[in-house]
Amino acid sequence: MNSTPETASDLSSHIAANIRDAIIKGVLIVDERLPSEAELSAQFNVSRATVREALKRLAAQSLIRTQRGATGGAFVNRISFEAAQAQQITTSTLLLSMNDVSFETACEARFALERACAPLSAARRQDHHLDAMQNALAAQSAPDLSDAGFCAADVAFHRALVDGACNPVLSYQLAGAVEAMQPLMNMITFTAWSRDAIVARHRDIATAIATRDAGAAAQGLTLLEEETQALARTVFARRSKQIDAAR
Amino acid sequence: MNSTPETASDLSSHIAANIRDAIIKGVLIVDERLPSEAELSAQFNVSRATVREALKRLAAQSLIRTQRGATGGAFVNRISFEAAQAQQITTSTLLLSMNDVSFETACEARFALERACAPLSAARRQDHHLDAMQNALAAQSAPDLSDAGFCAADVAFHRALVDGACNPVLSYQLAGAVEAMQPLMNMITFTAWSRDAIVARHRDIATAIATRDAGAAAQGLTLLEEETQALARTVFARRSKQIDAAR
DNA sequence: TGCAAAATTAATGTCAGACAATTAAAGTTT
DNA sequence: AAACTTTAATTGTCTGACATTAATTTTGCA
Repeated sequence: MNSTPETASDLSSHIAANIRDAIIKGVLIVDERLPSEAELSAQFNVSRATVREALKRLAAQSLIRTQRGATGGAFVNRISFEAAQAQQITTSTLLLSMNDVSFETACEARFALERACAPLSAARRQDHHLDAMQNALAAQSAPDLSDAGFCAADVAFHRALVDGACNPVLSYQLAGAVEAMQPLMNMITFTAWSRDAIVARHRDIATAIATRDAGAAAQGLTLLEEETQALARTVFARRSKQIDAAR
Repeated sequence: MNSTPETASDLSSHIAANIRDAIIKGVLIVDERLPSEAELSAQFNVSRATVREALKRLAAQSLIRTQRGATGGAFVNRISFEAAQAQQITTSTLLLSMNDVSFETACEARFALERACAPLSAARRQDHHLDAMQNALAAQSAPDLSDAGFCAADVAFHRALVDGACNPVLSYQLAGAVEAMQPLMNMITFTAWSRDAIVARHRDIATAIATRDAGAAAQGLTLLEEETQALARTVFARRSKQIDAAR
């Protein structure tokens, strides 16, 4: 029910939690203006500085926006899919990088979720989704592309696949899973051979989506997952062997 | 690459973005202590109040934690799955409630994602996952349960199903999708008949997971989705008819 | 009268300095 | 050696001031 435990004893987090709950419960509705900082400090019986710290906390979560000037103030923000996605990506990325989640686990999650999108994407994809996939494929096939560039194009391909489902909630949820993998993928050095293999799988998947063949798309993703996992295993094994040799 | 556009012209968001990027890029590592507020205010050439607002922004995203006292300060926080989940749930919930996402769209996304977990859950679920599902089932079968209670038990059931996949990344990603549906589900009044139907589907799914039958679990979820969607349609249709009649 | 410029006003943004509260570490006493 | 006291560093909070912004009102002039 309550958003964050927020057992902290400082006043500003307490006030932030208070206002946040009001927004979540619908007591404060979208675009409604909050009382001014001076009024809030009177209401909560704290200084304006403390109120401001609370408001900044809420602003950091995109729950409110502030406007200066005579008719300004803090307003309840309508969270956009875009803003929510950006936040989700940041959080997911840090979550993976800070908690030494294994490549295997993250990869499994990502492909499981993508397979969930495949049938919907095959059914509903528009031409521009196909175009985006083809563009990503073309980018990945460029001969002198850096590993980071290859991964970026990979993300673009998979996001197009997900967006093809034409379900904004799905796109939002998947954004974190797909984007957060990028730093992990960047740890891999892609040989020309492995790039070709990945691009070939991508081509199969793109064709399956284009021909609205849900089964083939799902199968293509499964194969791609297996190859990616195998590739990661060999890369990491080789690397740890080098470390062993060095000591 | 950059977490949030953060085009805002105020100093505190600028400073927050600066530190945030340092954390994301790994310049500041987990548990590292940031300079004190006084030092930061000197570095950025702003007042301590402004630095504090920036730090509160970061704290709101669980990027840092603060400690008082002699050896205190602000420390880079290791984001826990728990904290990340809580944030994701808040964001997802608000996103759905503020952007009048249709029940159909949200429901579709949720079940698509859950079906992605089903095979893994069937393969890996432990006994305690089965127990949790059975407990949720028992709760849902209680005769004098409120609609809200029914929905809460529903969430518990589905989270147990997801957790059965034994993939923390998957659990984290799904938490938002499952929990954020609850307010939408709460808009539905469940008749005794519809409750029975849902519980029956749940029972099938639980059995499928218990017997490690991935196909049956996925099919059970598909049936449950269809019934849930049909139920929502009738409820909303009846409600709008009442509104028509009232005017 | 009509309109542009100026003043007013209400709000957030920033600053400076002070004090309170907390906590670890150093010092002191028994 | 152990218990207590002091000290120092740091965050938390308060106060009051001024800067900046932007809508509104007033004023002045054509």
